[in-house]
Amino acid sequence: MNKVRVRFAPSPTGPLHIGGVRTALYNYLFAKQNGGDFLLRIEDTDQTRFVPGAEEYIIEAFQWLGIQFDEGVGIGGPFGPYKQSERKPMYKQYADYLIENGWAYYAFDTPEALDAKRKEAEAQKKTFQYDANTRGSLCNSLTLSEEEVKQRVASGAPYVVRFKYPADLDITVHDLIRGDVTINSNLLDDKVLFKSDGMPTYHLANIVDDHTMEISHVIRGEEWLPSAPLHVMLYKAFGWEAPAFAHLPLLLKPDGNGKLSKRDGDRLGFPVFPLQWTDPKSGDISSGYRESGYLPEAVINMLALLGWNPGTEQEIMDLDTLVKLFSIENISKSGAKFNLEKAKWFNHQYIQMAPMERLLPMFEAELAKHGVKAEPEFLSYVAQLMRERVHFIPEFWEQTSYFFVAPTEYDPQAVKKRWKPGTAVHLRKMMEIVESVQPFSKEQAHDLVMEYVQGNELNMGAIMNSFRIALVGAAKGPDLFEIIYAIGVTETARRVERAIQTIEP
RNA sequence: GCUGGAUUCGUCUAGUUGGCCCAGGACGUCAGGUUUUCAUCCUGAAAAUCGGGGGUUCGAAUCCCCCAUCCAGUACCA
Repeated sequence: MNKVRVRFAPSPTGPLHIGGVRTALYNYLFAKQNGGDFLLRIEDTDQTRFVPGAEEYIIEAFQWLGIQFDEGVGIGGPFGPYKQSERKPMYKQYADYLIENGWAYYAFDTPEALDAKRKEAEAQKKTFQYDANTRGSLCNSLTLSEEEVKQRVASGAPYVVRFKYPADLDITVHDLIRGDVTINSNLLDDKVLFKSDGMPTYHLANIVDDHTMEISHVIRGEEWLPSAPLHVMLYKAFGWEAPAFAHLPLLLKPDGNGKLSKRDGDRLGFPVFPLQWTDPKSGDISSGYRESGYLPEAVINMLALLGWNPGTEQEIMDLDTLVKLFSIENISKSGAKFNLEKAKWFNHQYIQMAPMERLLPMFEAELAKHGVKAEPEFLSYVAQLMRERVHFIPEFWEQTSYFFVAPTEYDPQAVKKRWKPGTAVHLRKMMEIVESVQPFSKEQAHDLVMEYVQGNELNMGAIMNSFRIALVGAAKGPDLFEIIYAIGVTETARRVERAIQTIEP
């Protein structure tokens, strides 16, 4: 059996969509599981759609995700170049080969002429197709004399090369996920393989590259299934052995129907792209998983399970585990809707599992965004205490700001509910007790304060929450004495006074 | 329209040789518990007549047929 070689082949037309990331992930898992190679090829045959920065974005995204390519753009390798625009000179000979062997023909019809045909057909509620039925009445090397064709080509007249399907042929694509898919060639149209600008289309370039790069398995999105018959015919025409195909189900939008799109993310509050992306033309910013505070492992785990499962009830799997457990047979056939809540859960899981030394720099960066610089030891203490509450990295600030900055506002709801008349008196007393514990001890302070609360028959919930409101600004947070210990008794006293002055002057 | 693909709890899914499935797990939801509060955490519950209708069979989510719905493709885009 040939070596497993798979590829991820995006076009640099914008940021990498999360569905594309999943496709790449499945390719990667399959390659690694089989000791094969995983390559990155950039399919930039459409120069009009090229977006600057997109290629760099793709490479950076996979770096962040920890998915490594063995060969390809940005890495190199024995089958380069890996960018189709740089392979341009080699495609024409393949188109010529097809023409010489009767598998393709020159077509001179102008885009306008074809457009008119389509409109005409549409008016009759039909679809115009360039196929065995119509190619005999159009302007191409099948209808023009050999002399005329030669002349046109020699004179530099624009032309495209179209594939010539044999008539009435049942073409079967064997798909690893869906089984055999068969379609009759009469229903297919003569796809353009080579464009008038001298570039191949996806179909030609893809087949030529997959073959010359010795790709063994083509794992790609379901949107390619309809053109798979063309691809198998192309392999046949060239006399090449076709790779195995697997067409992945699509990623759907969380509400309603249809493919997940860029707009859905912004609308529903979750990223559709791995990294934040600024559109070079409009300046529009699309959020990214990285910037939204997702851990790459969580994104990978979540994505892996969107359309695949290990066949067991295991859900938390790192990349290495996924490599071991992945199997194409367990990929589902229908599209999967993205689920934000589950994504959140995954991220929470991974934040709890991550080693502290990974989390710390991220937490530190969050603080920096708010102009706070903490001592490493203090940060570490707070992180240890608070990390179980964090679902996304930016939440770290929301959950812990009061460890670093005294509250300036007090949640009115909490105050209304907990702060009773006379609270100030008791808080000052309790503060005295806390200050009397020298040196400070969480346990001792706790016991003495409790003694006071019980001795005076105070409402525990009310008084302790008032204390909390003074320190935190709201009715939330970890154990009160942990907070006192962290911010210090002096700061605690200052906050208590300030709260009293503000709430009960 | 045409062609292809898909169809199990709200969501992701298990179920692949028909019986152990009056359908299992996870997320979410709800109810309890833990906690001075919030979050976490723990326990439990509700939640799919397996898209619909016909068959085949002692027995079907699993096999056959028809229908419906959704998605994709239908470019000199990938």
